[in-house]
Parts: sequence; C-alpha cells; structure tokens
Amino acid sequence: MARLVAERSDAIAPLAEVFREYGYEGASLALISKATGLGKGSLYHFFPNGKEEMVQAVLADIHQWFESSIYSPLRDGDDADEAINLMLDETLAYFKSGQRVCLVGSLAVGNTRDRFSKAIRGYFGNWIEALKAALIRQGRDPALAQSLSEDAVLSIQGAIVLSRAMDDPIRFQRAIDQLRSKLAA
Amino acid sequence: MARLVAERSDAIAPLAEVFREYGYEGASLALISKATGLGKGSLYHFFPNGKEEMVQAVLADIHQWFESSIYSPLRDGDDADEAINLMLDETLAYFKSGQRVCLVGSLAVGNTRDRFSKAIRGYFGNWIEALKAALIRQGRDPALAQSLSEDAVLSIQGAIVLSRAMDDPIRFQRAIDQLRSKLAA
DNA sequence: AGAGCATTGTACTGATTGGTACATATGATA
DNA sequence: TATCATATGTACCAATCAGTACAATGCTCT
Repeated sequence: MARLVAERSDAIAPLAEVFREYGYEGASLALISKATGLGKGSLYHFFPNGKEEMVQAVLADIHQWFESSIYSPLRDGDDADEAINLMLDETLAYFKSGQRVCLVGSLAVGNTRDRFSKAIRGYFGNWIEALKAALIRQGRDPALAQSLSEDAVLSIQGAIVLSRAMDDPIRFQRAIDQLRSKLAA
Repeated sequence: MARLVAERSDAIAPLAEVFREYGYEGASLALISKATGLGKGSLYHFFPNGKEEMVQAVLADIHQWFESSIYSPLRDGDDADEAINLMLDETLAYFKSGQRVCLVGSLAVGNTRDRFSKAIRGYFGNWIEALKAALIRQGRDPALAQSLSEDAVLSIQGAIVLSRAMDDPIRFQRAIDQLRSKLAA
C-alpha cells in the first residue's frame, strides 16, 4: 500500500505553510495530511508527539534559515551596511510583501505563546541582537543600536499585520523602504 | 430551569475576551458557554448564526468603543494634541501594556481575514484617518500626516506582537512613549 | 391572574477531532 | 534471496465539535 518512501524533512515546508495559513488550532490532522501528502501513519511515525512536535520542527527549520540567511551575515559579514540591505531584501521576499504571515508572530499572539515561548523569544531576541551587532559595526552608539534594532523588528511585525489587514502589499514594501533609509549608515 | 434572564449585550465583553485568548478556531462553544455563563440555548438564541455572528457582534462593539473613545476626539476634539495624548493613554490601557491582544489584528493574521475583511479594514482605516485628521489640525502637511498616522497604527500592532512575544510590558509602554514624542505638535 | 413572548437547560444529532494499533509494504543490506 | 528496520494505509477509538429541537421556565404587560 505504501507508495513512496518519504523523508521527514520533506514534510517541514508544507507543514509550515499549513500552520501559517490556519494557525495551530485550525490546522487539523486532515489538513496537515492533505498538505504534506502523508497519512496519519507516516505523520505519527515522523512526529510521535503530534502537532506540537510538528510545530517545533517547523520552528527549528525557521531558526536555521534565519540563522544562515539573516542573523549570520548581520553578525559576521564584513560589510554591515550590505548585510542590513540583504536582511531587508530577504525579509521582503520571505514574507511575500506581507501577504505571508509570520508564523512566530502568530504563535506569539495566540494562546500557543506559552507552549512555544522559548522558540518565540529566541526568534525575536536573535533578530534584534544580530541587527544590533551590525548597527554597532556601522559605528553607532550601542544604546541607539539597541533601540533601532528593536524598532525595526517591531515595524516588520506591524507591517505584516497592517498590510494583510488592508490587503495591500505596497504598505509592506513601503515599511521596508523606510527601514532601509533609517538603518543606512 | 432557567435561572436569570440575561441580555445579549452582557455576553459581548466575555465573548471578546474568549476570542482574544483562544482565537476564532480555538474558541469552542464549550469555552464560550463557560466564559459567558450562557448555555447553548441562550447562545444560539442571541446569535442564531453561531460563532461568526458572535465575532461580528464583538467587532461592532469594538468599533463603537473606538469611535467614541478614540476616533471621535481625534477627528473633532478642539485640542488636537490633547486628543492624540488621550489616544495613546487609552491605547495603553486598552491593550493592557501589550499583554492583551488586539482581536482585529489577530483576525487579520489568521485565515479568518476574508470572512471579516470589511470590519478589519474599517478598524485600521478609521484609526489611520482619524489620527491623520488630528495631525493635520496640528498644522502638518497632509502627506506627512498620512504617513505618520499609518506608521503609528503599524507600530502599535508591532508592539503588541513583540511585547507579547518577549512577555515584556515595558516594550509596549516604550513604544507608546516614542509615539508620544513623534506625534507631539 | 393569565396571555404571550423571551430566555434557558437538556438531550440529541452527525461530523470531525487528535491519537493508537497493527498488519502490510518498501528499500537497503547482506 | 532472506532479513530487518523504516514507512505507510486503514480501521478504529473516545472525546469533542457546531448546531438543532423542544419543552419548561422567566418576565412583562394587561
């Protein structure tokens, strides 16, 4: 009856989309099964703890992506200004101009916050720290760098909410543009 | 068997809290029944269309509150600066320093967006328009007033997400303070 | 007091929920 | 080809889901 042998890692991307679109409660196993193409047997084989473990796996994957694509260049890139621009480019693409929800943000807003608090705090904390490092490398005052980077992460989250609410991708792009000039050396 | 005769309006406030805390999908009728103290009989008597109608009623109530407490003073108050400060005070209290989620924002982020799109767009659109009116009354350029008010509403939403994610009410208060100086005449 | 509408609790429905059990099938190794 | 861990589909479970039906009660007005 089994058709093809799948890998656990193949399930992560569709899982992320399902949780983004329907939220933790809204993503039923039926939806998850359809999105991943995996039956319950496979799903519970890969994720014995069910939905919670699936979300944790998705969060770990998200962390890895942000780490290599955004945090690492911000922290260690030789050109701080270039790393910041890269971050904004990647952010624009990643959230599809605000049409794609931030899973971590939506988990933080829901009653799922406590269950995934560690990953949620890590996500935002790492982003702020990494951006702060780049801003300091630009030669900025550490206190200013801190408040600027908090403000940037806050604006990105706000822009996702607002541009989705108004169904207007331009609003997200404008927010990114404003950050570009505000964070330029 | 019926104990006390309730009014539909008494149910709105607890309904709002339940939807805020558990989201649209997560708020089951069992939870709703417990939170409101109303059995299914009463709930479907007051809201024949079920959860959707409950949310619409809550959104209408929210609109009314914002209209009289925030939008109206911003649009028509004699002192624009005072109205803006009042808005920030009320916002701080309403969202309990970011510990209380914005229901409209969370609906906008979830897959419920399309179902309630009209109320969602109205909420943010009205807020931006009203704040813009006050900023223009301060003597500001209309284009600047527009971008400032969009930015303010965006920052409030972002601050809710971030301060909840980090479990840190101070972050929300700081965001409000920054808006206070940015929006001062 | 009595009529009539508003409100309420309970019992019920059929569908769906997350999760388990297990027999079967696959693919690599030997 | 025989072995064996890894996948997989299906049937099943108790619990819960949203929603309906309805008889019994409360309240108001006369």
